Amino acid sequence: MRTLQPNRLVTTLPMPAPVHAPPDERQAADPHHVHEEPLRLASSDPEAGDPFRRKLATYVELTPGDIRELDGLAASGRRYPAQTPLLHQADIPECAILVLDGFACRYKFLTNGRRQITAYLLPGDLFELDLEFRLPLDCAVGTLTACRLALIPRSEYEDLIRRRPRIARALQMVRLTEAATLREWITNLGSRSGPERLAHFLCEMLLRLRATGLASENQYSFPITQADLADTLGMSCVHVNRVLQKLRRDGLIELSGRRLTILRPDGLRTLAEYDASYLKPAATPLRPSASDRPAA
Amino acid sequence: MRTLQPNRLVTTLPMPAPVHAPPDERQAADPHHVHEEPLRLASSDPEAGDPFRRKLATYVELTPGDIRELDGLAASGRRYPAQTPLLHQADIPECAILVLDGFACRYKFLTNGRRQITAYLLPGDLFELDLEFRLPLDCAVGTLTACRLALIPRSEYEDLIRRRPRIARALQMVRLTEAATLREWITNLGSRSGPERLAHFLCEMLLRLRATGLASENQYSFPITQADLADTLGMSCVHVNRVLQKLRRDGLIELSGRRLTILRPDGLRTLAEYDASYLKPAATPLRPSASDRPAA
DNA sequence: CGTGTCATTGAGAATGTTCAATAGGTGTGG
DNA sequence: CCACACCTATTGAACATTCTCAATGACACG
Repeated sequence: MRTLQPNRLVTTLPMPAPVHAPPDERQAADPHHVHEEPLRLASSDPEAGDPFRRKLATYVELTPGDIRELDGLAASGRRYPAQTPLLHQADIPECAILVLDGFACRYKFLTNGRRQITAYLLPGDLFELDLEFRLPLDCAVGTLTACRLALIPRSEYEDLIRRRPRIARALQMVRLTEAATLREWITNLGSRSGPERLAHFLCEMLLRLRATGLASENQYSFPITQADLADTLGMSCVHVNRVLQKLRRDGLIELSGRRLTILRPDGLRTLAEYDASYLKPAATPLRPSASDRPAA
Repeated sequence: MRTLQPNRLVTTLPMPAPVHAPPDERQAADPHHVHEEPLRLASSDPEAGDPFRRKLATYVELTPGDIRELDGLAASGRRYPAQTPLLHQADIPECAILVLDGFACRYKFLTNGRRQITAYLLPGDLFELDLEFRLPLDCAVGTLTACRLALIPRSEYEDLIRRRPRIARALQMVRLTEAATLREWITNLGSRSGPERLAHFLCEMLLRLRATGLASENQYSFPITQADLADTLGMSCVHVNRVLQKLRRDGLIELSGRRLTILRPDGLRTLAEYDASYLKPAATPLRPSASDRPAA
């Protein structure tokens, strides 16, 4: 039996009401947590303007009109404290969620109290998948750290997709990358030992954060709790702690003050057998053309 | 360290040349294995006509024209022996693969010799995902048992999608279901003990096979090797064996002669905490209408 | 300075792996 | 029909990994 000691979140996350629409109260409700974290992330890199635009631009060549629309989305961000549930399992979401700042995630609870995180939503990531089909969610969505999020109503989102073929195409490729990432996680959880697993996760985070300018060469802000890491990697948080120490002892990483430095990048990659190709599909970008309509 | 004893497949699978186009030689190359297995599966259920059509019909209402097209695809099946690699990791596939009979899978190898299966392709399942974007595959594809497969050239497949909006829509929902299944597997690998994990897998197989008429109420043909199960569930095959025995000892299942019987379905479901909602999205089927074009 | 959260440590127990051997079943060739 | 080869399933025993429980530090906040 694998009845892990219930982590902090087990009691925190499921209790508050889920957020279906932008809850203005939240901003006032829990102000102490909210003000530092996101700013720290954003200010850590001068280029971090709009991570979503940056990310899509790696897949397709965006037109000025596309960019204007994307910037419009990013303008409407709201702040949420850490560990806030946003959508519950089986909800039928009425809006897409764009992460502007901070870390969010998809997760599931089991009745034994265990939680499994199935995906990280980093700045520039969009939660939207089943929107068009109005399917009940197969997992919950919530913040890990304090976040700035843009909630995009369904109609507005669908409209965007219709008007902006390039963006729609980029989002399809994002979906493919996400599916590939899920398979990579399955491999990680099923076939790698504790240290390898953690190393793999840290490598993935580095590359994903770098793609939006939120990580420098070998360093990034890492505000993830060991308990969250445990729920990510399928281990107890005691074991996460020990594995972290092993990586430190081996001189692979340094982790202090919510900041991770990878000291020996290829050492870590080798340990993890990390092959990043699943993250960067050899995109065949569409070139801007006359058929592109101007912004509405 | 998790350097499992290399299963049989480690040496078998990577060696033969990958199959990019229908290899007629295969049919003659290994005839002994090929002739029984698929027939046994097919004949086990009178309604098993075209599992692909059956599956899509659970998502949308198909028109007679749609059905004719789908039946056309299924007609062109070819046989492949068990444990045949079809596509290698990093390949850019030139055809979709429709499973008509037998079990295939997606998998990855690690350099330590371990293999992780990331998805099962059962009769009625289609491998196609990255086709449109011509991305290198993030994992390999191969048969587990002897299979009958239809290889659909890229152009023909894209044509089908264009001409058949209902089919295209159904396939999008299939993709959503597949993504949900990946997340479920992550949860399974990360958060469940051996017996729970296996139980969950067996429950999923039951429902998926039932959806295409290949399982009766609580029984199905189960031609999977314990070594394959090990690569699926992230455990050693010795442990798979012991966990299987435990489920048998607890009177939950009976497994003999490649046939699995679930003796206490709710016992198994409870153990696995199995919630099948990820497999059956509350579809909103399109009704056939005048806008539907007749078959070409 | 008390409270709460997160990180760290120790020690015993459970789960899962490895290695190695044995058993069962099936098809092949004589 | 039997002996053999091969593949799969099963078993035992030693070992490794990981978990649980419980206690202790470290640090931030009011």
